[in-house]
Amino acid sequence: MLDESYEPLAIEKKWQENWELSNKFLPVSSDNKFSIVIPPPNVTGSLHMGHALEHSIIDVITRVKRLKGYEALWVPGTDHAGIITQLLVENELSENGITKEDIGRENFIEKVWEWKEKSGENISNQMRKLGMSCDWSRERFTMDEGLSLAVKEVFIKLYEEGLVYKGTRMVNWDTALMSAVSDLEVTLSSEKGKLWNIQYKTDDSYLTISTTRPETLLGDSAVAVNPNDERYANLIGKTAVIPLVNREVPIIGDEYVDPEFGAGCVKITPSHDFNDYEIGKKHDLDFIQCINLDGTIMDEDFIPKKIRNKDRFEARKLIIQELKAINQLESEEEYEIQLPKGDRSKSILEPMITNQWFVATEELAKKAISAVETEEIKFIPKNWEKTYFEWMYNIQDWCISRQIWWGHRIPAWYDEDSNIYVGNSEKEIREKHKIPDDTKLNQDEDVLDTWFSSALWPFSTLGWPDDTEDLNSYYPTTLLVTGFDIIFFWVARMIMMGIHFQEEVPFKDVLVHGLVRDSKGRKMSKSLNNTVDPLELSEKHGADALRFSLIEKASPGQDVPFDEEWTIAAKKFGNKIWNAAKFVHLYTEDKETTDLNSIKSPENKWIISKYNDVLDEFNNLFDKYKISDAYKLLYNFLWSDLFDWYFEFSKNLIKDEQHKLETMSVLESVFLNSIKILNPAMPHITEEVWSTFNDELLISNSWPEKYELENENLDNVENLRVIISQIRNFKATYQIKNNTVLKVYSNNEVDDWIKNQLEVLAKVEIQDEKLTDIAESTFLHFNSGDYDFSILAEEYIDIEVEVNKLNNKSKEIEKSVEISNKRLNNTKFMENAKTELIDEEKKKKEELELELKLIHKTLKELGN
RNA sequence: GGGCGCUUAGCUCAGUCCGGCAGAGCGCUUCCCUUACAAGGAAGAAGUCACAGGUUCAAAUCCUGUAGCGCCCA
Repeated sequence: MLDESYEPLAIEKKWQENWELSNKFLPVSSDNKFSIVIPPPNVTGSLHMGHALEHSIIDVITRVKRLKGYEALWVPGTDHAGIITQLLVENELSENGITKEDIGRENFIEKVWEWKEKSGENISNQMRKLGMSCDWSRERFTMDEGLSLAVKEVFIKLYEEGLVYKGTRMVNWDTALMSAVSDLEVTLSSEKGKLWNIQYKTDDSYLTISTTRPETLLGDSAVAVNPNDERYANLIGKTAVIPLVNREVPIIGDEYVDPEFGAGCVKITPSHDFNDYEIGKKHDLDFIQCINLDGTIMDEDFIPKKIRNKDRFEARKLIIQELKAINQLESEEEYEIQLPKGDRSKSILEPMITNQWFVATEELAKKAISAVETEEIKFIPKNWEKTYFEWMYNIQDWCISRQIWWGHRIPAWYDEDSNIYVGNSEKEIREKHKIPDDTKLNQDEDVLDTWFSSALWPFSTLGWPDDTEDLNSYYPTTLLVTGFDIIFFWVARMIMMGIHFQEEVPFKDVLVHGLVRDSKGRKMSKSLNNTVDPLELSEKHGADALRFSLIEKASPGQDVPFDEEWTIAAKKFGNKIWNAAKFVHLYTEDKETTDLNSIKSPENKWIISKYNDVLDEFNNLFDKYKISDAYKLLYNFLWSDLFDWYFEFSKNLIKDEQHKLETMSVLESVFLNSIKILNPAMPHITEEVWSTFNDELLISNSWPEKYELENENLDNVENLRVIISQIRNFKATYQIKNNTVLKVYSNNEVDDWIKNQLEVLAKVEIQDEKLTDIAESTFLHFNSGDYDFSILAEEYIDIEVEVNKLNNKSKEIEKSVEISNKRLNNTKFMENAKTELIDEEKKKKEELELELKLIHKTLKELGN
């Protein structure tokens, strides 16, 4: 039996342990497969609301598929988050005054692994607390042996195919991390800066160039103007002298220069600016580096001594001072600049020409584009395809090398002549290339971008490069659930790698969810102090409540402005379920099994028919990934149709020996089948409730089927509901005490069941006398469909108020009738509209007119 | 500059693909501790569907444009 009150925490822990220990999250063999991989959270993280949303969506889908008899697999895991994890461990070391260089690469990696063993389980444990039904036995980590093998294999193959190459390019360089970062890991931040106008000497006078980064003039190798700019046309081909370094450089013409920017004349620094880099290559300019990898100015003879070794921003100040001193700073103005910052370090990035590894993406992207074009992969909602295409059509080669220690070390070795050998190990390379032992080989110091390993996730987690059973059974995966913010980072790259290495897409559907925001729609951030901790919420209100509140609110692709009120409301829903279960137990004691296919009473047929409709519609919505709509539908069915209406009906039916048995069966059956549908969203409470009715676990049960029910008209129950509401409304309007029993007359014969329900639920007493027997009185009517009940008006009401009310209502109905008439008299409507629509319109009009007639009759009887 | 999204009840959002009298939850008002549930029940009020045109018998929904807000890419 169930406890008196609903206490989520105790039951949640119990079932989480039970499910996991009894291996309920493992796939159970079936011809229908459903597989999904988790977007791996980073191993240093802790669960935030975005995860809670994403995981709730994944879990509800996985659990539904499991109940529907699919062989359902959800693979969990984390990624190694190269940069963040390295920084984290470095910081721990630095508390003891140790740097990673002090202990060396191998020992440092050892430390990181120690940290991982100690704290890397954080996210997984948090997921368990929210009841996520992942197959923990298949949990993966991107640095695992198997996944590392996959990374190596992919790198080597791509290299052999010429799709991975090493090249000297301009990349985004993080001077704090001392590493390259990918284009995608750059955030442009708009900030207040300055625009300096500096005079460069030409043959006979001075030329004003505008720049936001004066310190880079040390590396200038040209000055550029727009060739169409008449002001400067005559200067092209001449030279200018860079101040402070006194270098004579050409003045070139290039369309790239915006004549509107500053003075319309810019300096070109090919070694420290992306645009200038392109111009430098185009015009064959000198590439002069003036900034070190750590962001300090180089210690070179051509640079004024004062400025050498200074930080780039310190150098900027000095250069401005110097320019002022020699009178070549014309002016400075306020200017809004776009600063590129590293996503991880938040430091200002420096474009830097370095030697890096790249993935050539063009070829890979082509197939990945076509997979989405042909709808082999579908985005939901569909419009995210555009974002995907937009990026894929303009894709750049992907810089995958990182100058850090924690990650997959690049499997490339160099001999003393800088020849590159790529392979699984030094030994293998020596054998393959017949390199003698006395030739020294050094492995590349760099590691691969974390996203490189994440891109392999859908197949590396299933055991590839081994030809495993899992890979054969579960690849391609069915679905990917993820946020739109990583479509570029991750989804696109998985598609490219999946197609290339498995010759099959990694997943068929991509369900894109929005961002969880605060209740005012602002992004959650630590600086705004508006973050919500899902674990805290779950401890306060229960994991079921948190899950349900997120699922209920998340429409595909839409942001979710979260409010704790929702979770509180969802907990109340859990409480309602709890009490409903108690009710069902109370009313179904001594139940005997009945054949549910031969139900007789209309109320029972009605709830079964409603249930069937809800199940159909739920399945329909769910298949379209309208999960939130599906659960809202179930919520309303449970609370309103089942608990409010049917439970009340059933009380009366059970009192009657004739209907008792069938009603007990219907009550229990419909309740338990509804609980099944709710289970994937609120697994714990439904399992607990289920366990008080059944010995077998709900999680291993199966998805409900529709009841067999002859297709018959159940309008009479609906009409009964309308009449009950009308009478309750009447009582409320005239403030007649609820327990006052109204005397009600009917002109027609009333079925016993109607009489019974109406008398109890509306607190009335149906009189044996017929209306016609009581002449000369004023009546009020309650009517719906074929039913027409009346009361003696003067016994209960203020006639004037009622007349007003009826007049207003009559006007409203007249308006509706008018609209109907207009339509039905409109020949074009009659010609164009579907016949069903016309019939519907006619029926509606008839009903309205009948109602109107009754109102007029009542008004007449009331003396108007 | 290019692209995408949003604007519907006091609040948060469905509904728009595929046109047919405007929906939900929360909040609000009134009444009720009636034997599952006051974490509850009953009843109720509440909307120029951002704006302006157009198409149509019929537009929140389709088309064109405008405004405000937000996001992504350069």
